[in-house]
Amino acid sequence: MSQLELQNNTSTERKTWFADVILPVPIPKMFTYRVPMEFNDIACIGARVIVQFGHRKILTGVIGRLHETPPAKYEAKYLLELLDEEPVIQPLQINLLQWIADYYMCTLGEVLNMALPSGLKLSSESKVQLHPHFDYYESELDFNEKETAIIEALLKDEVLSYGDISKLINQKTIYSLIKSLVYKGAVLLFEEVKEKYKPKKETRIRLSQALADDKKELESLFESIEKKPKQEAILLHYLQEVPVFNHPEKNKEGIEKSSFTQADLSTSSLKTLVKNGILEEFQVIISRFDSYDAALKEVTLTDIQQQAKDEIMSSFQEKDISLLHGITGSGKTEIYISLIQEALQGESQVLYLLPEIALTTQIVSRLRKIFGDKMGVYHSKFSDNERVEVWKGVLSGKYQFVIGVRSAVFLPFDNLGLIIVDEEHESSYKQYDPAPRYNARDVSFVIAREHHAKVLLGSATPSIESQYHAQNGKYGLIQLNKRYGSGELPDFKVADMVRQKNKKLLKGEFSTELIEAINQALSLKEQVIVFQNRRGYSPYLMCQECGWVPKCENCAVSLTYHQYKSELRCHYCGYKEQVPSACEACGSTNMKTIGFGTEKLEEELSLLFPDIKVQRMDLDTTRKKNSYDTIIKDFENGNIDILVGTQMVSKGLDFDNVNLVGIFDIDRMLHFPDFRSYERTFQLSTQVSGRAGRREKKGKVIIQSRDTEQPILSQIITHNYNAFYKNELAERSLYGYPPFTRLINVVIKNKEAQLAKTAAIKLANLLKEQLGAQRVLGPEEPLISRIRNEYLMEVVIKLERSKINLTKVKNIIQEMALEVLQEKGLKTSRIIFDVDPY
DNA sequence: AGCACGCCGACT
DNA sequence: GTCGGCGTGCTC
Repeated sequence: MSQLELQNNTSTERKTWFADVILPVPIPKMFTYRVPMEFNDIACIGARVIVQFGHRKILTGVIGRLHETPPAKYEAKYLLELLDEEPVIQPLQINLLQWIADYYMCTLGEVLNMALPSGLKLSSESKVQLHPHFDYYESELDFNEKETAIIEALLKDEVLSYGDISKLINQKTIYSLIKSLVYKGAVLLFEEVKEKYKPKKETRIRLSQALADDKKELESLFESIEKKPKQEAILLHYLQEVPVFNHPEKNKEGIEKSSFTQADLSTSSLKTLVKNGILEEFQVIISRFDSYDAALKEVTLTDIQQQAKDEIMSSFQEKDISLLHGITGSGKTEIYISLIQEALQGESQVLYLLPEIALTTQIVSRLRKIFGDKMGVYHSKFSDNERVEVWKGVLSGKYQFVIGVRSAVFLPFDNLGLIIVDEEHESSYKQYDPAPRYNARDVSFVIAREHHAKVLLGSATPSIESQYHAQNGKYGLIQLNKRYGSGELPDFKVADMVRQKNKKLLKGEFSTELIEAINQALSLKEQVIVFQNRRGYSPYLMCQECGWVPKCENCAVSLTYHQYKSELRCHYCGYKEQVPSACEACGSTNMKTIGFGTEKLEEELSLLFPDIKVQRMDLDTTRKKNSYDTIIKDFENGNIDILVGTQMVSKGLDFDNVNLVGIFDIDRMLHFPDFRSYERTFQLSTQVSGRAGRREKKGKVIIQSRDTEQPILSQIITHNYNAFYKNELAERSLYGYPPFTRLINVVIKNKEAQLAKTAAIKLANLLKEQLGAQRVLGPEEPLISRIRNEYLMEVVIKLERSKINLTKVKNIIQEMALEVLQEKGLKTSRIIFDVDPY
């Protein structure tokens, strides 16, 4: 190095950088670390780092801010490691994460935790190993029994985790024990940090390049190898796949190693050829996803669709959000496709959100044909590694277009032009547990604002709030009232269950109307869908003698009876137990199942129609990765005659041979104690009804109800969204519910019922003082007052939409919660916020 | 959220 | 004594 350079390097004033790091901990702030000199030039916002946090924890975080201000009150630790030279999350996204944390009243760490696919997070675990300079057999130190046990285990296994040791000596707290071993110089503590994401690799084989480049060499090789037929066969197989003689440049890529075994060629001869340097083995990183042709086809829109599209485009001229209200089967998807193509041609990215149950193979493969490899799919049934690949594909620009579920809003886009939120009204866009309790639909508005992108909401049954905003001109509104092709609305019939019961016409819980309709459909070789939004066999078991009902031991709910596994299960905490043979209260064996779940319907239908195939589709039958597709395929192929299911059967599926849909128990949905129960019933009923009669034939829907006169039934039957909307809006206005107010649910949890109650009362009083009593409801015991052995109390905050400084109000609420938690004895409570609950 | 530390009761 | 339970405070 020359004198000058040396001087430059030493005399240049190097700045000391500090990184504010977002860590996946529920503490509402970033943590400041010092950037080591060697990372000064490469540390960037959005890169992952490894840091020491607390005494014995190592965490991965993301740099949220870089600055030069040393913290005043403490000495910042150094970053241990910089994992990325390029951001894994876009700097723009840091703002989004912060917005979500603020709006949904949780911590940045919780948001980050949700946003990053777990494959990009690193796990770390404290491990113990023997000190390299320690020799147990030579040591003169005294070790007690437990210490000896640990040392001997380490001599055998070399590395043990805390959990291993705890199990080994059967003791929960082992820290002091380890500390003494460290002090004695017997063991070392270290942190093992594992990168979870592993690229998928493929082993390939090629000819050594020297041979490929030299025809003569290659020819003489063949001559020399003639006596070894197995090796010769391998070489011939290779030359068959790769024409090295004429195209030596093609040798570089080689062929898959597995192709040799598939062709039944000898593995050991292959090994020999590699060993002798004739062939070479090498590895390449490959995608976990199959590759597809990007056969960008033009979709042809009908005049009506084209008109709707034009309306959307012109509405986007003025408004950032538009609502496409198009009835089921009106061909919204084609409009989406056309809009997506246009956005992609304009070089901007597109995000297409669908609720979990609507993101089916049907829709994905349809879009795949059009968008090919440009399209990424982000789904919860994907593995961690696959999700990381989609994430990286968005970063690298490979995926310009992503179709995904709720969590896809966190993907690292940097240039979105369009976000489509299909089935906008779906409650599954709202995450309920754990934090962040965000609504992907509403988050997409914020993303769009940052990217100057447009949002298109789509629904056949828009949520009351979206329709309201559209009617008020806050969003654009585009109506699509015609069914695609010649499809017509189905015929509806309401079966009067009370009358039927009195006349003893019911078969089980099936009305004659439904039974007859099923019979008729079956005789025409048509398929049937029966909808019941309750999984399991029956919601509970009851002793016929004394009325005893088996309850969950951790939650205040009755246990659902699941017949096929013969167990009672809690749908809240997952607790399971064997079905009791006798009543635990009175000893009677006369236990009866009460109520109907999909499982019981499946059984009853099988009994009523013994010769036909009944299949159930719910959470329990679709847990495995492909089971959902299998059921759908079976149904499409006609191997299933009656499909019984929960709301899973209501979405995104087109079956040509279904003309009858039965809604088994609409009252249960309607009387759910929640201000959205009518809305949800209208939406679900309309959606399932849409499964009936898609082509030439007029479909038929039979709704079983005990109250045939309720007005909502006629709104469903006549498809009268506007009547329903007007009615519902009036109710919401009267009782002060959204869209006229914003709600924040505050849940107070404590292992002790009394403490939960005290804390809740205290908090409610403070809030009433601060916000005005009329804005605070409760505290009340929620419907389910105990979950996982924690007692719950609920306070609801209602805020009118105008003249309220939301940020300020939320700050006050946080402060009051903190105040309650500072009180002696109440510290054990946990306070959870659910903003805009669904 | 973890995790350590300190204080207290229970048990070999 | 020591173990484990619980309450409390802290994490750059």
